[in-house]
Amino acid sequence: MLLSKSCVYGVRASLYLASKKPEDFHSIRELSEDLEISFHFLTKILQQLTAQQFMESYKGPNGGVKLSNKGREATLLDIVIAIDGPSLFTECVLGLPGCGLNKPCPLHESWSTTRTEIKEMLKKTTLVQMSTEGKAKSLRLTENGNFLW
Amino acid sequence: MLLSKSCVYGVRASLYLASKKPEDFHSIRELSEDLEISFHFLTKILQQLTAQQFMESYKGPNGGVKLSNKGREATLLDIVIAIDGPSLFTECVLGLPGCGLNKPCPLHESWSTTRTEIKEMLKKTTLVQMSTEGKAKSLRLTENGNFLW
DNA sequence: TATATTTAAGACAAATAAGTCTGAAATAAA
DNA sequence: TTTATTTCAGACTTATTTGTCTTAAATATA
Repeated sequence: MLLSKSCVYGVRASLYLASKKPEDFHSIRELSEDLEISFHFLTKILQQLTAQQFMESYKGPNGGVKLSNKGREATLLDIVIAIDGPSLFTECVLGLPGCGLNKPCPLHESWSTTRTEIKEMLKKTTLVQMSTEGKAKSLRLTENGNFLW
Repeated sequence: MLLSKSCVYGVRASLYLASKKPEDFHSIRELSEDLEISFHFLTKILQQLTAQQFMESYKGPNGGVKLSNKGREATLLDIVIAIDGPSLFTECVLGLPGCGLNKPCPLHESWSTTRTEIKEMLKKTTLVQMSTEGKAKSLRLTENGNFLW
């Protein structure tokens, strides 16, 4: 599995919010229902993104979460690293701690290339750009595909 | 994490055996010590590879495991799929079951391309070719880097 | 002020992955 | 035949990830 479930949920929630008006808070309950993600689990994940200033939250009636400016300019790569950490892009694919240029593992070169491609793919567009495209092409963000941006 | 630990251990053990004479059995104890992998855990993983005919095993004194002909011609991709299954190369990166050409997720296209590259990287060379290169360039196959093919 | 709504924090439980251990079966050699 | 060595099979434990629940804190509104 490339990304953890937490990470995938975080990404989907980020894209969801990116498609909404920047100033509007949306409750996590709304997100969890629209995106078909467990409310409490999603809450924990979004807390991480809030703590890292990708989102802002507001308590109380009509409260919720929204993307911060930082969040709106963030790329998927930023969100992935915020939740799963950078290890996918820094560590040896065979998990060998000392692997590096001076004593590489058999996959070192190939993997360096490939993971750069993964990285480029994830930072090609911002959340907002991606959600705009998602709206325009009515791309899927849920299992059942019913959700409309 | 791209590959599970089981998978990484299986790959490293496969490369180890690929560098040895085709007819010689090597005990799992030897592999586990040279590769610094828990003996019992490695045993379970190699049993999977044996069950899928990538390896042959022999019980008793001087017994052990060796690559089968199928194993010697296998690529890393074969080993990865044998242990982790094909999901990395078949499933939506956002884990959306219905994701596909008719209703793709926002990452569908990019991910299709990228995972093809991962796949190509893993099937570029056979285990034996890779181990030959490993010997020639004295590449790393262990944490401490002490192991000599 | 009292109540309802929302996120924050953290304990708890379930599921999965990773790792350990024991005994059985096969085999070679004394 | 007995013993030592090895893989095989599967139970078991531990660690990590995933998911659930409860209570507290903040806030709007009646």
